[in-house]
Amino acid sequence: MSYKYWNLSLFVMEYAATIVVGETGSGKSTQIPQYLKEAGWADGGRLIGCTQPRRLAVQTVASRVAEVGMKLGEEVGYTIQFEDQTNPGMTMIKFLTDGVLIREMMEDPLLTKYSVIMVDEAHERSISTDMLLGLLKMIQRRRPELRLIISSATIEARSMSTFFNIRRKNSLLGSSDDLPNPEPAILSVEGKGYTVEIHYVEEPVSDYLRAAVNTVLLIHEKESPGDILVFLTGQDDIDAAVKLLNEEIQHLGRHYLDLLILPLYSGLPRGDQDLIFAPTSKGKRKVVLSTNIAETSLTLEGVVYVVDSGFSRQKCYNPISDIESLVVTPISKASARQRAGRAGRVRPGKCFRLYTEEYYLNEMQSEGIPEMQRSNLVSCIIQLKALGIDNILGFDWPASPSPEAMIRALEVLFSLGILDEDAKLTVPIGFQVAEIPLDPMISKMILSANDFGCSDEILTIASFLSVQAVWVSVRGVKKEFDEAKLRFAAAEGDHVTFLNIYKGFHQSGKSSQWCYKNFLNFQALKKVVEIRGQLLRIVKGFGIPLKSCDRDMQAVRKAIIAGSFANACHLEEYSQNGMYKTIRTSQEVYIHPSSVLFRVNPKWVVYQSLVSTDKHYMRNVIAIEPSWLTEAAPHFYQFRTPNPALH
DNA sequence: GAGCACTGC
Repeated sequence: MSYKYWNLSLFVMEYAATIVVGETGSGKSTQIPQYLKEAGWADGGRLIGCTQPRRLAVQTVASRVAEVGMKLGEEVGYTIQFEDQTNPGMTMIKFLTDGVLIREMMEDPLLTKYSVIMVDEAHERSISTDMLLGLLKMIQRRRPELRLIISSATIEARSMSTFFNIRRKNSLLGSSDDLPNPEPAILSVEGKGYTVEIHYVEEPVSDYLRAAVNTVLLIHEKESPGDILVFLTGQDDIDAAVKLLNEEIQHLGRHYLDLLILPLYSGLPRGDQDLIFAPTSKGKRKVVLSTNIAETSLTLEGVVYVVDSGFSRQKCYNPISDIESLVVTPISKASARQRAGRAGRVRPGKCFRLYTEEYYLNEMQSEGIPEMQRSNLVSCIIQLKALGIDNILGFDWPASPSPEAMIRALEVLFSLGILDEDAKLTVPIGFQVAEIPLDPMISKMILSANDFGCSDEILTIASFLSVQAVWVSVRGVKKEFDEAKLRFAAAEGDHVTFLNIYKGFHQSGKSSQWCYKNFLNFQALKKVVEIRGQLLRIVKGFGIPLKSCDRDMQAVRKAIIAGSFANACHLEEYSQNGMYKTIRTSQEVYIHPSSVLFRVNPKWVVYQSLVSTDKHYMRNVIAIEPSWLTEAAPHFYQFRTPNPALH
């Protein structure tokens, strides 16, 4: 084991919080927990916890630690949703996602089993990481013996340090001799990446797609062997660039046929993603055109050149309209450095930025906006409420969301009957919703299913709503794909269509062949089954029996409305293009082309979520009767300005 | 009329 961290245990002994700054890949996440174990932090049955933002990272880091003499599932273990590889009483080092650790707080609010918790990749500032940081700071006030290690790739560590500085003027903690220093320590560790030479464009480019294609061709012409990774913003960008590149290759001839062009984004079917990880055959050069997925979630070996467009798609939230949208946004310097670092994993590399050095130095933001400040907060707030944190506005957030966003979330939870007038969780609905690991609207739908005698159906629907990419679209067979979809399509809408798919999948004996034939994503359907199992265990715990309504789809739709009544829309009669308006805010919306109700355009619909790009598209849509709205949510619809469309 | 950055419980 490396002694790079020889002084870490001294820091952890002495300071309440230690901030470790070092690039990803410096071995922090594997070495620090082992070092803490040797220093005795797991003695006496205590746990050393280490959180990661992603499931895959939890699994890989845990197995890497297991390689050096500890058994996975015994001394070292991990917990992610659907999988617990720990052994209580035996496990000393536990890796887990930050979301799982927050869930553990519901059972054990002070996380008493842990002596040290390391939060890895804190610079990513995901909602759950930020929530966890706020909660850990709070726990430390009650449990000063708990030690924290915050691991970050950027020097934003300084603001982390301010956040964790818990020195107070009139400390009530008594003598400070046996207590840790409340001011965080900062420790820097060297990354083990190779140097990456940065190149900028001389003049700003007007068309980054064209510029990216030209840069790839130039690299192939002038530079030594090594794969190329290009960062673009989304699937359409990537598909367009693949097409452009292939056209150029045809024109340019022989030498360029050595280029192997591959797209990469999360929606890609499994088999296509595997191609990307296959080693490049001799004499070939791989060119991977990717979304942000290759920035953090996936690591490609063999990349020596990175082409950075300087843009990514980012979530952005408007609390007034309560709409989240995806907007192409300039990336931050931290992101640009992370992208460049992807070129230096196997040997020194080069990064070609499609923006000027002047722009990088003077205009690019140094850090991105934390996700917490770009999101709808309903899930986050219900979890804090369940942990007994009542003063949401006064919570000590690492990055405080706007008061408007917090108030909007409180309003939504109130309208669903999850919070009462004093903004306390209702009994039992509110507490039950908090326990279900889904969007509160979907959780509310599950609980209401009991009233309509259709819990069986609703559990299936809720599970489908939690997986993306139920369908696999294969290029070139659009007709067959559309026909397959029609076989399951239900006149009521997408939710009922999911029931038909689930039934078919079940009858096929959960066959992957059957999925393949029907253009369905086998991995996704397996996940549906898994989620459904977890949900069933939870609702049984509430005393809700599994009950089917057989073919009464009206009951199913009423249960859906009990959660999503706020998403009701009405077709604009005189619109020729399928325009709907939301009842609540008269927002212009359209049925998403992936919906079975696309082009069907029923008069009244309720949608599950909005995908907002250039237009607002409703995803997962169901046809309803307007009278069901007032029935389901009189408080929401009755006292509003009379809407002539309703009568 | 025509589309989905990325995670997670």
